[in-house]
Amino acid sequence: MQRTRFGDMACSIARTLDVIGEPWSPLILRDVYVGISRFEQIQQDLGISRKVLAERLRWLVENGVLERREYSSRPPRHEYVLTAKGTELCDLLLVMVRWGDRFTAGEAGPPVLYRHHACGEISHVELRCSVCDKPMRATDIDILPGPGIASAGQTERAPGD
Amino acid sequence: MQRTRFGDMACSIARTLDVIGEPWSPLILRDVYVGISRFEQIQQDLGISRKVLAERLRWLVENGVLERREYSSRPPRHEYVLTAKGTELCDLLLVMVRWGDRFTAGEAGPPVLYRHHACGEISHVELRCSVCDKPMRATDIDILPGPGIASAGQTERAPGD
DNA sequence: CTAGATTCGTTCCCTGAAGGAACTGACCTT
DNA sequence: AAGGTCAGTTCCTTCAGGGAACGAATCTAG
Repeated sequence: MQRTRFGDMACSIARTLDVIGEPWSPLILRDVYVGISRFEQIQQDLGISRKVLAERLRWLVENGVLERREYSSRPPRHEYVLTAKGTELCDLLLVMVRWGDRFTAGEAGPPVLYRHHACGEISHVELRCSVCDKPMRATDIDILPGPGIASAGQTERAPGD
Repeated sequence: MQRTRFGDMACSIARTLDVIGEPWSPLILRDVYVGISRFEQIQQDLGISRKVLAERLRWLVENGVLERREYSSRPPRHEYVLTAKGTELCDLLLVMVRWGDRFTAGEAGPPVLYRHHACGEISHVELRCSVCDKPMRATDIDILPGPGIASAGQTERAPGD
């Protein structure tokens, strides 16, 4: 975790980073998303320190991204599953994949392909405007102050959610 | 920078994180995107350590996300501007904003609003399939192995790009 | 011409986060 | 009872981040 807290800034980027901006967190999210959901599995898949993995999982559960679920009580066994909030966060992973595929994959090509259920084709994500459905990229928008502009430090984080 | 290098993993998420996954990097990108482009300006806007800011800027330039441009030579003054690669990376910021607005903004509402040039409306980004234009979320896809699946450690990073 | 002011960093020290390995504890299998 | 599996916790060392001071190059005021 970085020393400077991002969660109190009046910026949705900073507040998102506060939740999944720490090293390893997005990769943990990816693992849970693709079905690697148990502590031991994640640790081996990523090669992450067990200490850091335990910290990250606890933080993601506290922030409502993951849920710690007991799938066996007699030998007490747990798995981590995505909440609705966490599933929405996976959108971010898809956009990371797209950028990484384009600019870091090299000649070998993308390591993973995505087939869209609706059309059955191998494809990738594009950003569209929620109002007019046309492409909406960073260069296509004006930035205006919003209602929460002055609320730095006022948004409470409920540890249970 | 995290100690474990992500750049050599056969995963586009990890390789994207290698470029902008370090603490502060996405916020630096945001600042440059909104026009806060000089060292001093960024440092004051974010409250980041000058040492870390210098490291991050150097890394982003090495990786072709930013360009260090001299805008005055007599007093030697520099600014950082987005490359095409860096501009595409800003897509990621828009998706972060969307998630942060929905799940961390609270009652105060989003701190910033986005007006789409094409339609003139306040809106936000949605993820669509590049083939069929229908919504494409994390739950709408199957994951298949791609050509670069076995290329861990083989992708060269050219420091000049 | 010396004294600030501005911009863009670099150097220093201190704290704290990450890596890695060993350890714990609950339960199951043989 | 001996060993295996799972899910962490504890400990130590190293390295990255925070913060402040310093440096260099150039303009501006007096």
